[in-house]
Parts: sequence; structure tokens; C-alpha cells
Amino acid sequence: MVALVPIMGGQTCGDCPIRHRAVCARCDADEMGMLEAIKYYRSFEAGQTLVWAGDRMEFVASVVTGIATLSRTLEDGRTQMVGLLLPSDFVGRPGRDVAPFSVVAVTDVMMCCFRRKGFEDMMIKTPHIAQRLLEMTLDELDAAREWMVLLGRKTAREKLASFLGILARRELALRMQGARGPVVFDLPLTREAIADYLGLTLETVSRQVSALRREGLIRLDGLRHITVPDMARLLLVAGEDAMSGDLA
Amino acid sequence: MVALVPIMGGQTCGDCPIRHRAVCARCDADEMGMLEAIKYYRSFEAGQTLVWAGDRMEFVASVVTGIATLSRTLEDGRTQMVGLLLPSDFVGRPGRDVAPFSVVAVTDVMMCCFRRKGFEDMMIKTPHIAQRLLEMTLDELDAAREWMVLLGRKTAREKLASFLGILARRELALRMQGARGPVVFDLPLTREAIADYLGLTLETVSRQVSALRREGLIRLDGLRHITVPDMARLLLVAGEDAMSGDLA
DNA sequence: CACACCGCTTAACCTTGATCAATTGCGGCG
DNA sequence: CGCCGCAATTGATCAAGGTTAAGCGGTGTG
Repeated sequence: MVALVPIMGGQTCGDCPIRHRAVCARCDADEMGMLEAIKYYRSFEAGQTLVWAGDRMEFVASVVTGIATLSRTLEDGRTQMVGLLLPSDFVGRPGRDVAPFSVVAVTDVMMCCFRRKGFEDMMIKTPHIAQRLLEMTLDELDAAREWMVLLGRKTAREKLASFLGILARRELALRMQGARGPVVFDLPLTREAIADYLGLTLETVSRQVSALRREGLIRLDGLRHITVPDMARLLLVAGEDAMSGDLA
Repeated sequence: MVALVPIMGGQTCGDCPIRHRAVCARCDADEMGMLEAIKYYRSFEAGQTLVWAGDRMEFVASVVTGIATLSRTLEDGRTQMVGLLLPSDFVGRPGRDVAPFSVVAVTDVMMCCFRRKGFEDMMIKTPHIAQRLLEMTLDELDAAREWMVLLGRKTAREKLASFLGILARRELALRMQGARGPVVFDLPLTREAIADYLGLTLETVSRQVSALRREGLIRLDGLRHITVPDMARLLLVAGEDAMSGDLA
């Protein structure tokens, strides 16, 4: 317990696992110093809702560790996830004080936070932050539009294959190796969360996972551990033209 | 014919109808001068595809007049529109040379273009452009995510009502007046294009339009001219909580 | 003027995926 | 060890929306 305090409170940006990918990635030493002065860490437990859609947002933040979801729920309970927040992803928006979507922790999550006002001031002074944020936002926008194609036009089967394909490709990217051979990874989400992401019900997700397994497109050990023996075949089922890049 | 050349070629930014909303909105006189030096206009006919998904994009541009769509088509012909491009909207992305989506002119379209390289240089020199582009991109991202909720979770009826609601709200915003009384506007898209936008078939669009008309939620004169007698009632059917802001 | 074409509407039929309702499997815990 | 509870699976049923095809009305054209 006591040991944790210095680790969390005293963590410096130099050691930060997302230093080279987050919104601060382009900052020089001076700029990092200024950010470091106003940052603070917060952690959240799995299942906790960090932000409710419609709430005032007093801070912006980067996800340091853990996974969260960005979603909207209609009055009658239908929920659509609009994004998956992974380490280095940015939450909140300078210049807007009401959150348009809810943020929910899937696993335990640690965030690097800044009061919104302070961050906005920094953005004006240090163009590197705005530059990086623009780049990240443009990527997010492309990913969101790619996801619109999936939601609007793909079948349940294609949706599942696309989703698994994206996770598999991210795994490959992390391991920095070619696409040869089987890819192994863990599902970060429950069947229900996957359903909310894909615009399906959890039953349909379950059935399609079983179908893909029966056909040998994936193997699964336990509920979450997935092996993709042949990426090309999976992406074919996903209905992805060769072109489409990395999402989310 | 001859008369058009000086009008189009010589149009100055001072007269530009989108001067205060486009990516250049924040630029001062100096910056405008530099942009003006490298801009050029291009016009396209209704129906023409300006950019094919997967093509190299040598330029970026602002829509000056007319309407275009941003869309992706799967190999088997299923099409999903991922955005509507209206005057002042920005097309293309600094730092990326392959277009992820197709751009198709719905009406005759006039664009204010910049070679990508030149624009990227400008962005580095003039933070006002990057600032404005960031703001516009963040708005687009929110709109795209809002649309994901529609595509993933709304019924055909709600989709139609949402779509009409957005058009009606934009009409109100243009007229700068309160939401009292009936709203009248023209559909910018054919039934097929609406279907591609909403992730439906044109038959379903047609059926739902008829249904909304029968129930008195909308009136229509001819095929495109729409009257919404009661915005509140329409938005209720759209399943929008009071909160959700302006899209597209 | 007739004809063809286009955009739209309508209706009959069919498929997909949601809903409802059990049932299974697994991990935690008394 | 056996019970509890959650997540996932599975099957039966049903509704929403897609598919196919026919027809209508306006507009442009030979």
C-alpha cells in the first residue's frame, strides 16, 4: 500500500509508458516540464463510469494503462459504443465543457489528467501539443468513419471478423513483426461490450464467434483467448478490401 | 462563357462566401495573402466522382458551393456514406496521401483547392490554420460518433426522423431564428443517397417517408420539398435526448 | 405526340438478427 | 465439497427491414 504512493505520485514523464504516442509525444524538454507541473494521475476501477454523457468535463486526460470505452445510451437502454480507449488515447476536448459520450473503465484504468483550462492555455503556447492532437484526431476521425461502414453495411458475421481482424492487426503491430503465422491475443471486452461495439446483441455475437470457430477461422481457449491461424482468410470474411488501414 | 473566366479565376478571398467558416476562418490579412497566392478553384458537375477511395490525393480543398458526399463502397456494391460535405467543409488530410473515402458531387460543386505540399508548409508557418482545422476536425469527430449511434442502434423510423431533424435544424440555424413554427426545406439527396447515408435500402427510406407523412410528422410537396410542422414531435420520434447537438 | 427513362412508391415475400427462455460452464467462496 | 452467480451458449419464435418486381408520374427526346 505505502509502496504504491511514491510510484504513482512520483512517476515522471521520462518513465511514462505512453511518452512517445500520447498527446505530448512531440513536446521538447521545456514543454514537458510545463506539462509535468500541471499533470496529476487518477486511477479508476474496472466497471466504473469515469464520465457520464452530458456531464461537465473539467479535465482532459490521456489513458496511461488499462482500457475504457466511449459510448452513448439511448433512453430505452440501447447502447452504442463509439470508441475504444487504449493506452495513449486522449479523452475530452479542449474548448467544449459538456461530454458528448460516457467513458467507462473496462479494466482498472490509470489516467494522466490536466485541468481543462490549464491545458487550453498550454495548447496556445505550445504548438507541438496542438499539432499532435490534430494528428490523433484525424486518425480517430478516419477510424470512426471506417466503423460507420461496418455499422451501416456489414453483416453480423463480417462485423465479428472485422473486429477480430482489427485486434489481431493491433497485436501484430505491437509485436513489430510480419503477418506470417498464427496471431494470438486476448479479447479485451465481454460479449456484451463487443455487441455494443458492433451494433449487435450479445447472443448474435456469441453465435457468430461459435460459427467462426466451427469453420476454423479462429480457435479459442477459454472465453477470451483467441488464435487466428490465417489472417488473410479472416480479413476476406471481414469484407475488407486490401486497402483499409488500421482502425481504433 | 467568356464572362465566367474573370469571375471564377479572379474571385478574391474577401468576397468568399465561406470566408468566416472554412479552414481559413481564423487567418489574418497576411496569412490570407499567402493562401490566396497558392489557391486555385476547380468546379465539378453533379454526379461526378471527385476522388476515388484508394486514390492518391494531391490536393486538399474547401467546398465553396454545392454539396458532395463522402462514402465507401464494398466490393459487392454495398455503399455507406460517411459524411455530407457542405459549403465550408474541408476535404483531404494534410500528411496522408491516399484518400480513404470517395468524394462524389451531388450538385454542381465549386472547390477552393491547395496542392497538398504547399498547404502542409503553410500549416507549419501559420498556427491559425492548424487551430481552425483542429476545431473543425473535433466537430466532425463528434458528428461521426453521433452518426455511429444512429447506424448501430436506431430503427429505420428513428433514422429517418433523425436525418430530417438534422436538416431542419440546419435550416433553422441558417435563418438564425428560434424553433417556433413550421420549418421548410428541400432534401439535398435522392432516396438512394439517403439510404446510403442511413444504412438502409431506398425502399425502406421510401416507406418510412410515407409513414411519417401519413402520421403528419412531415408534409411533402413534390418529392423533395419538406415541411416539418412540429420540430419537437419529430425529434421525439428520432429518439434524441434533449442534449445532442448539431451534426454534420 | 409517343416513347423511354428516371426517381419514386407500393406490395408480396423472404432473410437476418433480436427477443425470450433455458441450459451449460467456470471461478469464487462459505 | 458443493453452492452460488455471472458469462456464455443454444434454440424457438418473431419482427424489422431487405429483396424482388410491378407500376406510376413527370420530364426530356426522337
